[in-house]
Amino acid sequence: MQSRTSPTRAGRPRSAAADAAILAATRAALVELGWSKLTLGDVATRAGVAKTTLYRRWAGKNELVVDAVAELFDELRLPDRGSLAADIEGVVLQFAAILARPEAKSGLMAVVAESTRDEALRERIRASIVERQKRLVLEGRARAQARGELPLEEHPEEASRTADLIFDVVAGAVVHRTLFSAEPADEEWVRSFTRVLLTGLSSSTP
Amino acid sequence: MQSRTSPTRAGRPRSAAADAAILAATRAALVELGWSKLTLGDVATRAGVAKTTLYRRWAGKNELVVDAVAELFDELRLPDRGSLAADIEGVVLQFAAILARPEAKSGLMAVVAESTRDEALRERIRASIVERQKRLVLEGRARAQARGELPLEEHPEEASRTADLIFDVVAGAVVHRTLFSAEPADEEWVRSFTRVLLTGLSSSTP
DNA sequence: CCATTACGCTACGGGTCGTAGCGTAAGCGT
DNA sequence: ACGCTTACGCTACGACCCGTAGCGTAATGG
Repeated sequence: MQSRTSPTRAGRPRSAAADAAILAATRAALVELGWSKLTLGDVATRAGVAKTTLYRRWAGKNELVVDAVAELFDELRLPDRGSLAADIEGVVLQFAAILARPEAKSGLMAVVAESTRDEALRERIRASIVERQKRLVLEGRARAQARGELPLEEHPEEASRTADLIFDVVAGAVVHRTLFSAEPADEEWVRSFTRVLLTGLSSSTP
Repeated sequence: MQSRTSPTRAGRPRSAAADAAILAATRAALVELGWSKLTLGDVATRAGVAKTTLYRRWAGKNELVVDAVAELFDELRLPDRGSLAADIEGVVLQFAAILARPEAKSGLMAVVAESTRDEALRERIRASIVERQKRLVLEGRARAQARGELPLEEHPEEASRTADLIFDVVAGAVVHRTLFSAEPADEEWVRSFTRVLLTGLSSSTP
């Protein structure tokens, strides 16, 4: 008596190759058409599957694009460059490089916009993108604390809040720079940003 | 021989009341329907004008929503609370309050997403929202320098770059907190954020 | 009063949506 | 090997929205 979501169900299994083809086709369509002109019929054609197959796996455009974009951010790695400042610069540059890609820009912003009116979608984004990359902050902090570059927190609850804050500041700054100000988050900018993040505005000299 | 965009042209003038009604109707529709389900026909009905009138003034949904949302951010004021930290907290809380409104969330993010594939739209956003509110950073910095809380910059070019950076950090953090992390930018969060912004991560104790 | 521009209204072809229905393909258990 | 079950491809469909054309009417300025 296996539940209906049992690991091995009866019947023909879903094609894993189709999943990959659909997500890749979605990203390609995002590059060429952008969010608003992207149609599920077009994605299905690009992926070589029927439109109905697509609807059997995803509830709609929103969910599909979340999954397609989430894969992009899994490339992120925290490099060990010897100092907290250098580590931050490294990971921020990677994040900026991903956000510079057109499929990431248009896709991510659009689904976030939709998520403001769709609780389930918001949770999907949080789980598969935001929360998933928060690991980088935790890793970086632990490494810096081991080096003695950051003070050790005694209260784990406050440590968690601080990590969330850092994530919002770092990711938010890159997003705003790239999309709102529409200027590249290049090495020079990242250096300036890292300096402000570590030493604050009140610090005197460059 | 007046140019065709002369201050007083011949013929019936456009109704200013219609403009206001349309923008208000757009915001109301954003609240009730969100971006994706918002239709121009519906906005026209709400505003009590014909759909064709709407198309005579705006090229499409994108431009309309930019103008409707831009008005929201004109409420922002920089309060004089006596210290840089308090000034920042005050303006960030105002910004957070605006971003908490559903019409701001869904509208702003959606047009930013579209702007990644539309140069003219990007410029419209930059001019009527981003660049327009950068005044707050310049005002705050000048005030803080007068108080001696911030060092005076000698090179105006670098001062400009720093102002842009601050704007990206502040606005980006609030946007990310509100929309990506989907948690409120309340007073406690704003205090923590301001402390990090002013003193940096390396500073020891709260 | 006349030229000019804005407005309201109706109607239209074109496109996308999301689903239903059906025949076929691919694994699983006996 | 055979049936059971589920996935897939294909077609067709009503519903909806888009953006525009056309026309008669309303409101200004000279």
